[in-house]
Amino acid sequence: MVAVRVRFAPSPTGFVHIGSLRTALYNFLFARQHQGTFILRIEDTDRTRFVEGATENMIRVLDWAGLMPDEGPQQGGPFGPYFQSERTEIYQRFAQQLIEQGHAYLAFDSPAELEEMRNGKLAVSRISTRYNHQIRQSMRNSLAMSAAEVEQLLAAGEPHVVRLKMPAERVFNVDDLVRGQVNFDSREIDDQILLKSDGYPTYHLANVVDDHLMQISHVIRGEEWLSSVPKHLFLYECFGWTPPKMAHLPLIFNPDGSKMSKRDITNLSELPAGKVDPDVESYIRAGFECDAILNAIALLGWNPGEGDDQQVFSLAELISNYSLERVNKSAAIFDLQKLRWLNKEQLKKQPADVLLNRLRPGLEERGWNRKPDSYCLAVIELLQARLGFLHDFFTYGTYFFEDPTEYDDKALKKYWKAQTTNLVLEFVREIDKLDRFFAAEIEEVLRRVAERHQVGGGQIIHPIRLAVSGFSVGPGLFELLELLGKDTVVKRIAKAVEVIPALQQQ
RNA sequence: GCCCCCAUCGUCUAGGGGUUAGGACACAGGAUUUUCGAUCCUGCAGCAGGGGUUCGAAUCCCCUUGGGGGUGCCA
Repeated sequence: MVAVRVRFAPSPTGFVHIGSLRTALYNFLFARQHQGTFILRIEDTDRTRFVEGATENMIRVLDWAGLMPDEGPQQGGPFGPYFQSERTEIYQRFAQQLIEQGHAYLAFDSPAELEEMRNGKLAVSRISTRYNHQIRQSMRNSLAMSAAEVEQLLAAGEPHVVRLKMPAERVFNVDDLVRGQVNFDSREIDDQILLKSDGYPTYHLANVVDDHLMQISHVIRGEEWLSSVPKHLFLYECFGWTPPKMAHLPLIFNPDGSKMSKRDITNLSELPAGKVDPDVESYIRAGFECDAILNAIALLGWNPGEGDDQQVFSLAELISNYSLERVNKSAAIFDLQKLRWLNKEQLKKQPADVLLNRLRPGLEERGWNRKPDSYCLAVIELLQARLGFLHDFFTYGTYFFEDPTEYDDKALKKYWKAQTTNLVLEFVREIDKLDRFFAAEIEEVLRRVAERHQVGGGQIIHPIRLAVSGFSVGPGLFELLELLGKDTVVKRIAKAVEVIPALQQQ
């Protein structure tokens, strides 16, 4: 059996697209699963689209996601360099070979001439707007011109490209791992440029050459590449190489079915209707858990299968459960709601001490680190199930570290009635006498006071919650009071009793 | 235009000749006489349309429709 070697081959054109990350993930999972090698190759052959720092961006995101390449620009490897821009002589050599074999030719057509051809101004082009077998004889290339003419243009330094001479009557067939048999008629395919006039290769040449040289066993990439498969297949054939297995992944779209575009988005919290941010780093910045993002995109086009309803996966679980055979064919829509839910679920799975360590910088920043770890851990345990994001800790949990400075307006109106002050004061007097300030004892006191006054527990519970936390929602009241401690509770209630009736006058 | 791909609840999907078409998110309702942004329970909601094949089709075939990709000296 052939060793599994897969590559993630992004073009460094700026930000990291959510779809790119999924492609990287699927490649990574496949590699890990087959004890294979995961390779990062930077496809930076378009100098006009070069973006400073884009590669570093890419590497940083992969690193953050835990999708570390086994071979790549950073870690090196036996098949480097892993930047295509550093491999131009290799591509030129193979392009030359193709020319010598008669599978490729030189073309001198200017952009304007190509434009004219596509606009159908040339007689022949009424048949086709492609640069193909029907039209190449009427263009300015080494197939249509005499050797002398070509020599002359070359000597004059005329800019030219190398084109693949696509056969006229052929059917190319691929057995795609996700799509099954797909056929392409070579007549529909143009004479692809392999080498641009600046000497750099196009994707097609570089891709085929590198995949072969780097001994890639499986090409797992987005569906946008499916149409170029016949060109690639023909190249493999010309070189006499065995093509790798191929798998074309379904695309990921906006909720409205449009392409996810960075242009649509300014802010993750104010998304235009039907749009979603394609930039992975926006989600990182918003505080989404790495596991949640990977989990969410893993499920976009893949599922564990019949009889398996698991939704929440760690990266390790993805590795053991994933299979390329279970990747589906239809495009998926990115669902922010599900990401949010997964984020919560992933947060719930984390041990409290792990979260505490992640929270430390924020605790220090706020001076909340005066509290002992045991206290912080207890707060985390109380809050954990309610956190949408880890950073919610600093808003939902403020009152565990600071006295409330304001009280929720709606709760204030809803829960603080005329007789509340008396009930609350009586409750304070009673708990003040407690020697053991634990949830059970506190509850006992509260129930007693409520019974004495013939009111439901809620009549006291809600006002107390409001008084000590300022919020109307939160963890169970008695655990909360226990953790806060008697002194703090008594102090806060005393203050609330002073402040709240006054607030209500307003 | 041409080529290619795709089509099950709003969304992600299971199911691939006989199922009350299953699950998850979201949404709605209920429970928790202690809140909800927690938890549990229930509900809502789907095989794009039309033809075939078959005793029987969501499932196989064809057409239509819809969506998407490609058609670049972009990747």
